[in-house]
Order: sequence, then structure tokens, then C-alpha cells
Amino acid sequence: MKSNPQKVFQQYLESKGLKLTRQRTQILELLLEAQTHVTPEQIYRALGAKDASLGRATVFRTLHLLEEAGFVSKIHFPDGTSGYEHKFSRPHHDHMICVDCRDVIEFSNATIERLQERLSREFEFTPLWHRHEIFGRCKKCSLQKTAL
Amino acid sequence: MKSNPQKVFQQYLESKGLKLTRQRTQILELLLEAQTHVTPEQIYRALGAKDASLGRATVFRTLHLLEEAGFVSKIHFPDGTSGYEHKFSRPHHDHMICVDCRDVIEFSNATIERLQERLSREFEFTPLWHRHEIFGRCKKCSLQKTAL
DNA sequence: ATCGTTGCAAACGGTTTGCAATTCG
DNA sequence: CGAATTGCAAACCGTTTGCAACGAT
Repeated sequence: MKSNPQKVFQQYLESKGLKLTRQRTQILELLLEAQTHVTPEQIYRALGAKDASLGRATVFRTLHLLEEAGFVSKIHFPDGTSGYEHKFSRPHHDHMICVDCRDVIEFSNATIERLQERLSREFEFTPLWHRHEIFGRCKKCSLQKTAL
Repeated sequence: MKSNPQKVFQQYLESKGLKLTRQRTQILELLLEAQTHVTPEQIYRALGAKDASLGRATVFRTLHLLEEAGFVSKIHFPDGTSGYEHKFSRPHHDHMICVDCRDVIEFSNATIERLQERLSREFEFTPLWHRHEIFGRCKKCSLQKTAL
């Protein structure tokens, strides 16, 4: 992706005849600062707290917008809820998710990516994106578990 | 997994002090017959139709039970809803999901599986299960799309 | 001024829970 | 018989939507 995220976002909006509002700027800013995954509710609380009003609906609407624009990606937690992370200058990666503490470890593996491409071709499937999530326990939690 | 699913289920229930009821039998039966993924709602409708009453709640409760027992696995559709498939004598596999027609293609690749194990070890992560879903368009739908 | 955007609150859809009636073992 | 299970309807919770007020260009 390009250098200045806010700039890129603005250009994107412009090209679609959409407007850059305070809320949109703030939400993207928060996403950029938080280097981990953030839930819609966290965004709502964080921004509603510091600054003036921000509706939950706006959070979801903006997140959709950003996702569609390809600026953020969504991850699904085991309980069905979701989190978002920005994609500016972050290479593609997948996740290991701790079922106990919800901690997320990022990983990426070129061989796996390549195999996916090949498999898709085999099935004459046109891949758009994928989700590769390994659920289990992080080091800390698995130690805690065996200690019991 | 073992030979007779219903038997295995019964044994599982017994070992936990639980009971084998008409509803539980029917739901497992339906899952075994349907070789694809089935949604809770589909189960509710199919069984509520042919036989007498069956509550939605029971469907969910039974599905949880079966999942916890390791007899079925859940898959998440792009829209957030879920489907279930039984695991009796079906080898592990992952999914390619068509974003247009929701069709599901199953795939499995030993190399990918092995790499996952290795990566987990690297991060001192104890894997329990994983979800590897490739979203895109199946042959049919991608042809339709380019035809426009 | 003009459209897009916002906040609110009500609607939604899938999933869950409390409870009295029922069923399995 | 007694504990587990069921169906029902209400509760839930994350997400979406309709709408009148608001704000960016």
C-alpha cells in the first residue's frame, strides 16, 4: 500500500464521490495506531470516550467502507465476533488464536501461500482472499493449563 | 472415528451420564445422510417437517453437544452464519467457498498440514484445530462473472 | 445549497436461556 | 422415580436500517 494512509483514504473517498468526515478520520487513525486487532465495540468506546458523540452504526459503516476499499481486513473470533486490522504497509499474514486469552499470533508462510494457489487452480477456483486460522493455546496459557 | 456413529454417540452420552433422545438421534442421522454442510435452520425445518415438534433450541443444543464430542465440525460462511458437517469416517479437510453461490469445495493437503504443525511449534503454540478457508469463485460463477 | 453522513433507536437474525412439562433409563 | 431433556417464548448481542438533523464541498 502507499505512504500516507489518511491521504490514500481521502483519495479513495474522493474518487467515489464520498466525503472525509471527522469520524472516518478518527476511526482510521485509531486502527493505524492500534497495531493489533480491534473490535467495533472497542472503537466505539475508545472514540466515544475521548471525543464527542460517535454512533455504533457509524463504526460499522466505516469499517465496511474500509474493508471494501481494501484498507482493513476482518478476522473472526471463535465466538463469532470480529476484529479488524489495517493493511497499510503490513504484509499479508494469517493467525494463530489462543482459545483462552484470545491473543493473536501472526504468521505467514510462502510455501502455504503457493500451495493454496496451486490447489485453487486444480479445482478451477478463482481465489479472492483466504482465512487461515489456527486455534489452540499460546505458550503462557498452555503452561497454565498443564499446571492445574 | 469408529464404525457405527449412532452407537458411538450413545456410548459417549452414556459415559457422560447423558441421555439418547429421539431428537438427538434424528439430528445425528440427518447430519450423517447429508454429506454436505447443513445449517441449524435447515435441520430445524427438515425434521420439524417430517416428524413432530422439534425446537430450534434443541437443534443448537445438540449441535454443541456433537461439536464438543468431536463428532461434527462447524464452518463459518462469509456472512457470519454457520454450517455443520459430521466427521465420522471423513478425513480432515479444508474448504474453498464460493462467494456467489456458497458452494463448498473440500480440499486437503498434507504439506500444508505439516507446515502448520511446524509453525505452531516455532511459536510454542499448542494447536487444537484450525480453519483454512479460501474464498473466491467456483468455476461456474467465475465464468458467469466474466460473461457480463 | 446539495448530497452524503451522522446518531438515534428500532428492527433484525442467529443463538441462548429460564422454566414448566416431558421423557429416558 | 429422578435427573436430564425438551419446547416455548423471551432475552441476548452483534450488526443493520430508516429517518430526521447535520456537515462537507
